[in-house]
Amino acid sequence: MSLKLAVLGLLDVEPGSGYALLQRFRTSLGFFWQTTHQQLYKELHGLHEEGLVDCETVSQETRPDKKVYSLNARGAAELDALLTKAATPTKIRDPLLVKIFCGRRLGSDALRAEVESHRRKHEQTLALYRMLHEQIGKRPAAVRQRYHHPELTLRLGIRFEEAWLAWCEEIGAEL
Amino acid sequence: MSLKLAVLGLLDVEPGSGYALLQRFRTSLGFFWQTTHQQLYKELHGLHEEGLVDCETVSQETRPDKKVYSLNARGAAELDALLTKAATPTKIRDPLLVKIFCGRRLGSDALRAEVESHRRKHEQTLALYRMLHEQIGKRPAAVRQRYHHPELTLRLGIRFEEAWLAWCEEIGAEL
DNA sequence: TCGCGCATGTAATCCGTTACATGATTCC
DNA sequence: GGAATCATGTAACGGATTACATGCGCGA
Repeated sequence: MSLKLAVLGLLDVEPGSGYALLQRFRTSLGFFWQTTHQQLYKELHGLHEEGLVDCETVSQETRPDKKVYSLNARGAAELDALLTKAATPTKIRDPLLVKIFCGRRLGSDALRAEVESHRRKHEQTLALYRMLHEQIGKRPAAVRQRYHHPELTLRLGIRFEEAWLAWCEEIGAEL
Repeated sequence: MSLKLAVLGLLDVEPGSGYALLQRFRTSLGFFWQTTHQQLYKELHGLHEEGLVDCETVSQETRPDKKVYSLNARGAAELDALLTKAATPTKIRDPLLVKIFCGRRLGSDALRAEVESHRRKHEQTLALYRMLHEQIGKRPAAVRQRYHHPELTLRLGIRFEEAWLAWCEEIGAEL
């Protein structure tokens, strides 16, 4: 259900083609949710069939035709309905935890190496998030206002990556 | 793939029926991964068909018959193979983030209420994890040694819940 | 000429969730 | 009498992943 919400939410901000939506997704919601172009296109077909979005085919000269989707009144109502339904917290669901949990059989060296590799990835992600966060901070207040909600999610992302990093360092030293 | 790893890992520690495995799962790996009895039973059937686990039907007098599964040599080899393959980090994937991201339409009051409700749940989860962690700390060193890997995962759980809590408090105050 | 970006899709498979189903025993 | 525990499953559906597929234009 969250992908549906995500797509409606993106269209609420601005109409766009599947391709364009995917670009926006990757650099925003995509940090915390994931999808592929296949799934996105399917979702858009579904939303169109349900009558929640309008679709207009736009011919382009030097580029392939594109289908520009936009939120209509029914879609906006559906978005509001989805936003009203309470979300339940989910589990971490990171395969690394399952591995470590079952890691008795694996030697300390192998575990340490894997933890170190994760540490590096989380370090990179943290750097990226911090950079994005700084960039938002530099914008004029009016623009910042528009990015307020995304910025809130980014802050959780930062806290999580910090938690990952600290944990990787702690247990890497211990293994 | 992680459920397969989880089941093999649980059987590596001790054989058991699907029902027994589910109990153990719920109070250990289940904090970070989730499953249902349906999925577990299906996985066990699959593993048995693949020849990775042995299965013995045990009749009981006052209880229904049960099937006790145990890891065999091929299963142990498969477990080692899975443990060797690198795990890639995953996204947070919590629906609350998608909601907040798209939350412009929802009023501050509704958002604040939802964040507060999540805060309470994470508070409870944190309390539970801390209690479990303390209990492990009280055990004699020999026992603690056996729970070392699970304990490492629990520590990440604690850090995550702390991050959630701090974030909920921060943005709750701001909304 | 090779690869990248634009733009869209089908198909197969797997994983996860929800609903439905049974039936004995034990405890309140 | 009713609920919880033990113990196992089938079926339907939906969401996610992976592979396969097409075709033009542009820059190195």
